[in-house]
Amino acid sequence: MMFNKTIYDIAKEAGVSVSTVSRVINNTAPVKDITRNKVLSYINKYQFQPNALARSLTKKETGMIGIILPDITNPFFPEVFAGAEEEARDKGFTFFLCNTAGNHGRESEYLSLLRDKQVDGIIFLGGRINLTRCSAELVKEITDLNHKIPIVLVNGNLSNASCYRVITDEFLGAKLATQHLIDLGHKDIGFLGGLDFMVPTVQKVKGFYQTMKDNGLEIRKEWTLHGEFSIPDGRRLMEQFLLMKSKPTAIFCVNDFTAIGAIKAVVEKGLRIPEDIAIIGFDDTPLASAIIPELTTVSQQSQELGRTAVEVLHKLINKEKVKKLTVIKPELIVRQSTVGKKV
Amino acid sequence: MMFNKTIYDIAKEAGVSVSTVSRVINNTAPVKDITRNKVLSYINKYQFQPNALARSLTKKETGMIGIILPDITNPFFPEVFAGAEEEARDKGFTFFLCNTAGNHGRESEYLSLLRDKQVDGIIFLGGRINLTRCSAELVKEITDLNHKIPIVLVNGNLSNASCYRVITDEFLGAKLATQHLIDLGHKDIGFLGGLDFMVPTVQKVKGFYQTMKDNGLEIRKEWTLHGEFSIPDGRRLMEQFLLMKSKPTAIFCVNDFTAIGAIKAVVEKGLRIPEDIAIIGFDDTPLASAIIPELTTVSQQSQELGRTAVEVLHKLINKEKVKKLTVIKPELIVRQSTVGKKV
DNA sequence: AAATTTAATGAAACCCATTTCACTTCCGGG
DNA sequence: CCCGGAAGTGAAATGGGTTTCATTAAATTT
Repeated sequence: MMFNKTIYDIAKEAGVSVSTVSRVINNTAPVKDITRNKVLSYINKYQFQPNALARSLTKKETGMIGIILPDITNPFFPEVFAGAEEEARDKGFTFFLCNTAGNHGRESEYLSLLRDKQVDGIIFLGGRINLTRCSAELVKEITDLNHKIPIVLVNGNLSNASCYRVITDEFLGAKLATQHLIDLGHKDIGFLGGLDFMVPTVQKVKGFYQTMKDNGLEIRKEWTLHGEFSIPDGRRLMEQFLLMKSKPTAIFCVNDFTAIGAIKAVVEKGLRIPEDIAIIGFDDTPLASAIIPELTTVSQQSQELGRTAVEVLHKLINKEKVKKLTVIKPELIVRQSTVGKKV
Repeated sequence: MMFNKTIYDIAKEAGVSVSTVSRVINNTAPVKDITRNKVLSYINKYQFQPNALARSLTKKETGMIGIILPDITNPFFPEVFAGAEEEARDKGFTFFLCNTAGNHGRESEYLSLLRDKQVDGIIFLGGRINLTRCSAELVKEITDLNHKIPIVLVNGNLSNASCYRVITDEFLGAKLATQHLIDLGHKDIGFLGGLDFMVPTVQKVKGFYQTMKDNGLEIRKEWTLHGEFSIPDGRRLMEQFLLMKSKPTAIFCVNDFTAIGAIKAVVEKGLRIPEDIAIIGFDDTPLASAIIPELTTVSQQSQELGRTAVEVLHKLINKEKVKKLTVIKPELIVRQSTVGKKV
């Protein structure tokens, strides 16, 4: 089998210097047409591709960016990734996908690995950066690394790390969701799911309470039930709601997963959605439109989030000026689980 | 800010040669304890990490593997990826994720890119390798590349490319699904979805027909409706079934997406699942257990598929002997959409 | 005690590109 | 016809490691 040729081989065969070959490839200086064609013919003959490692080594840029996320099997993240990739492709970047599978320790491992691989930048989603009180260690780790590599935090807290961030306005999203329920006539609204030490939960609860207050409605703390962000926990918590003597007529779920769990609990109990209980989710994952009834939810604009993160990162890499904080506006997606008919 | 140190800096500060530092880092030759400690202390002091590009350049291995897949937002693929990553982590590999977003042209682009980046191996899923008649071009492209880089095809056809392959036995899966329906007493079974020029479709139809025949049941070709692999197409095709004067009592759907679309159509029509119509899917994506009724389906063992692909690739990279073809056994997952109660 | 190994280390080559610097030609302007 | 600048090219340095080869010091063998 023919082995990989190097630029030296091409140069020798074409009877020119390596610099000339390099110039032909990168169009970095004028080369006589005759020379260029001769070189090109050998490049084509051998299907020569310059070794990206060697190039990166000298150019000090790799065209690789790392993306760290907590769970690729949670459909929210592939959406973000898809958006990010769409944007990155045009700009000539490739992604290392680092899935921590919920394991916080791996965040540090991957951070270190990415540094080692000399990525041009890092996009960091979820995980520890979502804790309301993130460890000083992590802040230090990220800050230190950020002195060497541009980092963009997506939907992360960690404001004290003074990283660049792209976030969806979950507070606003929660307001949209709550107001929607209120506009439909609901006065007794519960909040379901989400760990209370995670920023996404806290922000939503805040927006929820705020909107209730703004509408002069009573906030009943016993109607805020926390838990994991999973389907089983959504179901479990909904069952708790259903056991209450006095129960809400609408439930605002921290995400689509819990909302689906909640729907299951309601349906099993033989109650109707939304007639007996209205349910609203958050994220607008593909699941939301797959379930029956289709789920009213708040779109985080996940693809947009990914695209924007890459945009910001790209500017950072080019040392252009960017805002420290970019906020994406969420959007209410009304479906059957609150209004009962297809919209 | 402190700039990235090189192995030369460490050597100079520690008063030894670069070779010695390299030996300390890689444990590739004995080094006196005193020397080692001195070197290590400087490595720690500066948090020195050797530049992976430089290392890869000489060692001719990068620890990177590329994975090309057609649609990361289709929940099947993240599952495969998660399995692959789990296995790859231990072995010290990192992934380039190349999402072609259904765009066949990008497959070639990414193939070329990955070669350029000097990945140690490539895992290729879906897309053009799933066409019943894949272009001679692609075969040539893959074959050529495969002479330089190990490639593993997952669930791909392309047997004529003489690549190493890992596949789920979709034929067997289809038999399991069909037999399940037959065992439940169904005699009138339809097949829904999937493009008829894609291998996953063809294999399933084959298994379906075979099982019907083996059970002495009639195969009615007009009950095999083809289309995309999407939710909307599932719904559309199911609506067609529902309009027939004589219609099946059970539907075998090409994948979970179409099954969900089918369920929607059935529910909208006011029919019950599985009492009026039983539905079975394929893939066992997370969607399957999210939907109501929960979907009976055939698990492709997606995580296992990913893990195995990496295993095979790893052996290829190490030039160990591997079977050309590894077959993963699918598994029937019985849920509510065929038997009507939680299992 | 002499002859061999083995341990421990450094110098230099190598991996494969890019880029600076220097040099030769060729061109148009004065 | 001479001069300055652009075109066109090559030699060599550079990037940051690994590895071979050579050398010396220490440990074994005989």
